[in-house]
Amino acid sequence: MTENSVNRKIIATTSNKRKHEQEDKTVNTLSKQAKREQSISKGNVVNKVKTNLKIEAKDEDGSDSTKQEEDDDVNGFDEDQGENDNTFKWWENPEDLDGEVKWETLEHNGVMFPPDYEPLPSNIKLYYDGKPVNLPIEAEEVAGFFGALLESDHAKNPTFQKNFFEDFKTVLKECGGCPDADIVSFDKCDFSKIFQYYDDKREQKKALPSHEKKKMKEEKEKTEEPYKFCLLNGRKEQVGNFRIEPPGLFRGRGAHPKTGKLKRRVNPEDITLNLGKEAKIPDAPPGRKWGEIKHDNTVTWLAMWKENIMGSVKYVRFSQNSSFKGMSDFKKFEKARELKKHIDAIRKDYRSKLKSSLMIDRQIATATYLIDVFALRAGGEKKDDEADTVGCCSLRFEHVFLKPGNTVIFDFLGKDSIRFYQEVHVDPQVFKNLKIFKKEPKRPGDDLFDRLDPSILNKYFQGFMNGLTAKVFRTYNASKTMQDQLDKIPNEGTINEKVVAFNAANREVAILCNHQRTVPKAHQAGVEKINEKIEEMLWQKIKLKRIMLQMDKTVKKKHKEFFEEIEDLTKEKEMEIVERWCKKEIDRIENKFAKDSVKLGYEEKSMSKVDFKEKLMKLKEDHDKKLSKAKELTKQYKSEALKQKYEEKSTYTIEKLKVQVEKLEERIKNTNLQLKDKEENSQVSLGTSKMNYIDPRLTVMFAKKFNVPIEKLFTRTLREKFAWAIESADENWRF
DNA sequence: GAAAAGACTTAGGAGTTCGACA
DNA sequence: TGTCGAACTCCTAAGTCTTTTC
Repeated sequence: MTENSVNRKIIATTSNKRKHEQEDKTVNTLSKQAKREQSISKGNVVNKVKTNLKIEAKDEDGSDSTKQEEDDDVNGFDEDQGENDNTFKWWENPEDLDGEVKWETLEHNGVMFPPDYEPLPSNIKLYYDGKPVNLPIEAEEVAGFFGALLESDHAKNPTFQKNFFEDFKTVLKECGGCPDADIVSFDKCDFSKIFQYYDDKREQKKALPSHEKKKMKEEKEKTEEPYKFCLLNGRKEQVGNFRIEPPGLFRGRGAHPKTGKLKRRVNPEDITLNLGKEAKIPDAPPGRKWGEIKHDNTVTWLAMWKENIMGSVKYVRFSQNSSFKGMSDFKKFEKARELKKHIDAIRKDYRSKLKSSLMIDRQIATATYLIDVFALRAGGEKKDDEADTVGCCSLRFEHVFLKPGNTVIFDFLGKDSIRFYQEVHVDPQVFKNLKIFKKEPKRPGDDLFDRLDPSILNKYFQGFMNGLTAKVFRTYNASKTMQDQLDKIPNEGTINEKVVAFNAANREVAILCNHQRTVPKAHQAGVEKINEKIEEMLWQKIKLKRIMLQMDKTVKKKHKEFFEEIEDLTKEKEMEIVERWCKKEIDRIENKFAKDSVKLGYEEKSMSKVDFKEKLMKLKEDHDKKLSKAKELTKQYKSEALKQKYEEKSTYTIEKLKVQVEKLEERIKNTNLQLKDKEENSQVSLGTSKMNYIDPRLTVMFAKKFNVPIEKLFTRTLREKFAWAIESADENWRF
């Protein structure tokens, strides 16, 4: 029996017992808040389907089953799937995972189209050569796409500008040209009025009162509801991207040659729907029709269209928490676990082949080493109209530098044009091989692995294990690294400390997989701000201790260590902190006043003049009061710092002050932890590995074993995506 | 057998919401 | 209670791998 089937059997035989135990376990792992979320989300699903998914399913005898469906919902939904629980627990019967046919019946309401273009007000125009011009509406829309992005990095990219302008001119030509000017030069176009218009709109939306925002959100949800769910084999499932992508400018990453090109509007005629043969075909928007209707039950998409930039196909699929995605994840991680049994043999084989007399074998062995040790991607061939990025098989001469001492520097752009830069020590034979692969007549621009492509490599892998491909190595090594890191964590400390330790393990995996993010623009400023905050908290703490001594000098003798740090804060440093604190406080008050004034300005039209005047007066009064209070405090703190004598409030007691000091100490500790996390995570993105590479059962195991609520480790979305793991792994589970 | 098409996963950034803190 | 930054979700580009076509 394979480990895989053992695992399945364990899941199946324990599932009933687990049903009864689940509630107790849930108490341990889910907080009240998370449970509330769960029940709300389940309730919503039932309600939404009851009221909105008005799909008329026909039974085999042709009768209308909609009523029965509704009755089922009312009665608690799908009783065969567990009492009061509408979740389809496919993981309790994971045998039916494979097979050509993916579903028996599939019903859905089609897709949701973006709103039609809303023309600009008549006073907002593109300026050409200094003069406002009237554009045909189709061209105005395209100019608007660019105008809205004017302040972004994209709009400053010459390729983006060039591609946009070419497509803009094409659209102009298609609709008869501009009546006021012959638009031929990008440099003569001034989009600033258009930018200002969209920017104001954004600001106005942001400044809307919260009840307005809530109302808008509710309306949006109402229109989306019919598309959010579908019926798969009679069961409700959530649809993922049911909103058709709106038109806009293509935002290719890195140096993409097509970045900035016009992404055209997708029409119903462009869309192919995939439904069950018996399912009702949803109505196309009035006066329109669908491109094609398919009944292909060997695939899992609900709709597709061809996009005009790269000519590739876009699909509407099931959401991440659907049974399809869950099963697929489960299979992926089981495949990676299967690799455990073969990895020793594979490593032995490729190590021996590193010295093979056949060039192809040497290249296969060396590439496998890089994929296994440095978690490189396979690296398929790219076309000229794509960004120049590489993976293992497509590495070129210039991406690999060899240094004495078997040291190799890899420097290339990987997926999404993310730089992979690593200086590493490699196996001496790998070093020799790389030297051979770079030997003359090869020169920059030439492939390092000139005999290889991913399909050759994957064929080699499949000789060891069915279904083994290059990407399985990444999943295997990521999850294996996580397991090893988690094994090192001692089961002690606070929940926060355990979470920090978990994140550190997660970070190791993210670094292995080279999951980066651009350092946020405000990162350095943020770090400085936190450091200032820590200084201010230390100042407050020392002040409190000094007050304690003012009140009772004898306490110092009893708690010598406790008071040691009060000497650390010099008069000069204290003055510096006080001045900074006071300046920030005054800035804060002034900023708030400015913001509130703008907000009131937006509301002016909706109130009487008297009301407006009254509100403005009140705002000014509040502001003046706060400002004078802040100025008084400034005076007080400065005088305290100068005299090194602090105001004692009548409510102070030694005990109360001690409690305040302890609270500050706790906050300083937490802020220091936060700073450490911020620094270490500034360039590393933990989410991608957590979502795609780390077997979620490892996280569940950690949560249960270390008594950390699962919602500290998985967001709501991840808890839904990995429901199967939360229910099937216990504290002893191992990858 | 190579290239193209098709179907799926993986990925970072933009936009939105949440929660800590003053 | 309001503000601001962090956390989270959404969006869609960019990969991998399989299947189909020529």
